[in-house]
Amino acid sequence: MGDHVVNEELIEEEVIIEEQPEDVMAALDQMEAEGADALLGELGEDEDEDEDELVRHHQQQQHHLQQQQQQVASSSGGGGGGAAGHFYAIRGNQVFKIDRFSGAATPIRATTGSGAPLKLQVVGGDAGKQQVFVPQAQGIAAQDSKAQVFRSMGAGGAAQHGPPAGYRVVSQPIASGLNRQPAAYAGGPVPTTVTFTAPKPATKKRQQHHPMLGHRKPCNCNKSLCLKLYCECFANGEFCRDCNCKDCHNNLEHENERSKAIKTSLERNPSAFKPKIDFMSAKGRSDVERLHQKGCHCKKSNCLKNYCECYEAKVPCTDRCKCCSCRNTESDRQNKMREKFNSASGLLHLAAAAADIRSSSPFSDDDSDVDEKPDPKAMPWFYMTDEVVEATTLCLVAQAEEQEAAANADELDMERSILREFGRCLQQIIENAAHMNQEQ
DNA sequence: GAGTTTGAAACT
DNA sequence: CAGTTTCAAACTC
Ligand SMILES: [Zn+2]
Ligand SMILES: [Zn+2]
Ligand SMILES: [Zn+2]
Ligand SMILES: [Zn+2]
Ligand SMILES: [Zn+2]
Ligand SMILES: [Zn+2]
Repeated sequence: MGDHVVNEELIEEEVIIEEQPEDVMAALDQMEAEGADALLGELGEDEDEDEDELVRHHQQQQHHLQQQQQQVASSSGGGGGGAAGHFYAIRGNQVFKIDRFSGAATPIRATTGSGAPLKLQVVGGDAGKQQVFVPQAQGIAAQDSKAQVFRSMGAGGAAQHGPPAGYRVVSQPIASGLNRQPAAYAGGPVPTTVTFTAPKPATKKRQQHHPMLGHRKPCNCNKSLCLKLYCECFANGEFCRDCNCKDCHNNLEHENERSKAIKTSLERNPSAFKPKIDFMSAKGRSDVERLHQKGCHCKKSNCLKNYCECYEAKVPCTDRCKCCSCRNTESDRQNKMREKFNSASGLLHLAAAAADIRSSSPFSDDDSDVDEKPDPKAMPWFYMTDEVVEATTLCLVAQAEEQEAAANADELDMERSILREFGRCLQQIIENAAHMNQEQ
C-alpha cells in the first residue's frame, strides 16, 4: 500500500474564499434546505446499497481517482489558464506550495498573513473529486453528489491514512436505537438498549423502517407472565404489544393481576419503575451526564458487552458499580472515543492544547467553572480530521473545475459556486457529526 | 434456529 | 444482608 501516498493535487492559485460573509450565510441557508432532503433520501429509507457494495463502490472510485489525479495534474499544469508557476498540494496535514518547474515543495504555514488558518486548509486541494469529477469523467451516472463526499470520507480516509478509520459509513444501520422511553416519566427518553455498536454483516439489511424512537422491542417472556421485572415491557411500565411472550398477563385483560404485580415489584424496590439511567446534575454547562443509578455487577463481561447495563446504556461505570475488571470506566470510553476518531489527525493535538489553555486561562471571571469538562466532541475541531479536510477540499476543487469548464466563466460565479459548495460541505460535516454522536 | 453465557431480578 | 435460583436477553455457532 505504499503507492497511494500521493494525495497530491493542485489548486488553481488561491481559491478565493475571501470575506463576503453574506454569501456564505446565504449559501449555508440554501444548503440547509437541500441538504435536509438529501439526508432524508439517504437515511430515511436505507438505500439498497449494502455496505459491501458501498465499499466496492468506493474502491472503484479510489482507483479512478488515482488515474484522475494525474490527468488533472497534467491538464492543469499544461494548458491551464495563465496560472502562476506554482500550485498547491496537500500531503497529510500540510499544505505545500509546489513550483511547477523545479518541483520544489515549500510547506506553508497556516497562520501566515492575516487570513484565518482555515482558509489555507480549505484551499489546499487534493486528490480526486470523487464527488463530481470522477463520476463525470468515468461516465458513471452522476450520482447524488451529496452522498458521495461522505462516503469518500468514510472509507477513503481509512484506506489512505493507514490508522483506524475515522468515519462511519453513511449507510450504517442505526437499527434498534433507543428503546425504553417511559412515557410516564417526563424525565426524557432513556436510551437503554442498543443492539450493535459495530456495523453488522448486513445479512439482514432493511428491516425496521424507522429504527428511531417509538418502536419498542418486543419481549419473549415465557414463564414470568410478563408480570415481573424480568419482562422489559413490564419493567418499562408498558403493556405488552406485538410481543412474542407466552401466556402474557401484562395487558388490560389482566389488569387486576397486573396492578398487584406492580405493587409487589414496587414493594420490593420502590425505584423499580424509575428510569435506571439518571440524569445527573449538569456538569460543566450544556452537558447532561447520564449515569446508572444502581451500578452494574458484572463479573465476566468486563462491562464491554450488552450484558452490562451500563455499557448497554452507553454510560460509563461509576463507583456505584461493583463490576470486576471493568473496562467501561470514564477514561476507558474516552480512549475508545479517541481511537475511533483520531486517525492521526494533527488537529487532535490542538484539542488538548486548547483545553489546557482554556482551563488555565487568565480569564477566570467565570463563576462556577471549576470543573469544566474537556469533552473533545463538543469542539468543532474534533470533527475536522484530515479526512474531512481532505474531502472538503476535494469537493471545492471539483466544484471549481466544474465551474471553470462552464461556458461563461465569471469570476463571481466561480466564487459563488465554491462558497456554495463549501456551505454544503459544512452542513454535511455537521449532520454527520450529529449522527455520529447520536449512535456511537 | 439451537445452544451457551450472562447478570438482573427473584427468592431463600 | 449474602447466597442461590430463575429468567430473558445477549451472544455464539
Ligand atoms: Zn414480557
Ligand atoms: Zn412484552
Ligand atoms: Zn407479554
Ligand atoms: Zn458492568
Ligand atoms: Zn457499571
Ligand atoms: Zn463496569
